Amino acid sequence: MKPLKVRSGCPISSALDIIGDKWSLLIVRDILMNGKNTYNEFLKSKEKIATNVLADRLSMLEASGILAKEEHPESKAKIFYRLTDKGIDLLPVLVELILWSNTYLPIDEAARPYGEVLKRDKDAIIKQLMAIARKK
Amino acid sequence: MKPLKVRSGCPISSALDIIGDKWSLLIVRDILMNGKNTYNEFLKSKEKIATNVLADRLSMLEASGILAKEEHPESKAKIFYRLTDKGIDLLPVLVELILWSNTYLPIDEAARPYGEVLKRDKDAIIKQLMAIARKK
DNA sequence: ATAATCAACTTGTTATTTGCAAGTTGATTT
DNA sequence: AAATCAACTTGCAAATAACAAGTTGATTAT
Repeated sequence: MKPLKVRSGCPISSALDIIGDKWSLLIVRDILMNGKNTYNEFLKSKEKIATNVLADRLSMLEASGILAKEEHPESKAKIFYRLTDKGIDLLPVLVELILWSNTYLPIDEAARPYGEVLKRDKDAIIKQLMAIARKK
Repeated sequence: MKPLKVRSGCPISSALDIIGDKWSLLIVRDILMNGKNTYNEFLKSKEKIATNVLADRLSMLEASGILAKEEHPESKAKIFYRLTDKGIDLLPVLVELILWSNTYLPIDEAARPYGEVLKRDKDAIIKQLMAIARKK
């Protein structure tokens, strides 16, 4: 597989080397905030990721320790993708992206109230979502 | 120019449509945290962005209202790239990326202490850096 | 038990984006 | 007036993404 090129020792640059693309954080979002855990569930998301790109991102995220494959509790045909702590700890990044979008972008109106709630209670909600993610 | 494809109304997805690549946030970083403001200064960064990609990202970031071109105070040959409020408000995203990298990635040792300080005093430091950014 | 379907991929092909080298144009310095 | 600088643009090969189709090992339906 590809050897993940590190461009510099800068923490921001190094983070972007791993999750700096249009798809990786959407997979993390789907697991963390949308209760998805399988290949087909990820495929069904509104953004319509291509199958080969999904397969590639899943293996990249696994290789970098953000998620891990497990056997699915309900079927041997399925694979259960679970976030590691490293993956769960990306939640604050997602939250800041949501807050920024809520302020500056023309997002779904239905999504706005959640952003407002987040704005008021950021730390508590992050804590809560992380606790839920770790239990599952 | 290209018409910025919006994949869905999800706030995370919409944010990634704009800044979800390996370079855009590094330009924001350079302005916000490294005191850079010109094309050549961005080119000199450790990550070695290609000239055509830099030109493309600058025009994308300008088109999406994250930065604005101004005349340079010292020379008519230079262009002064300044972050808008929309750009400055990406700082919390950068900060969370730094914190995540500090915990999980093998970054420059010299950068670690700053991450530790950030961890303790996140909100205050963000406020301070934003104030500085707005003054300039 | 056999066929059809499902889940997770892989493969091939085309379109788009990136990386790299070189060239252009309008200041500015020598 | 010539060389240099700053901000780009252009051309081209290489890498990545999008799209369509095919493969393989479960599972479900007949």
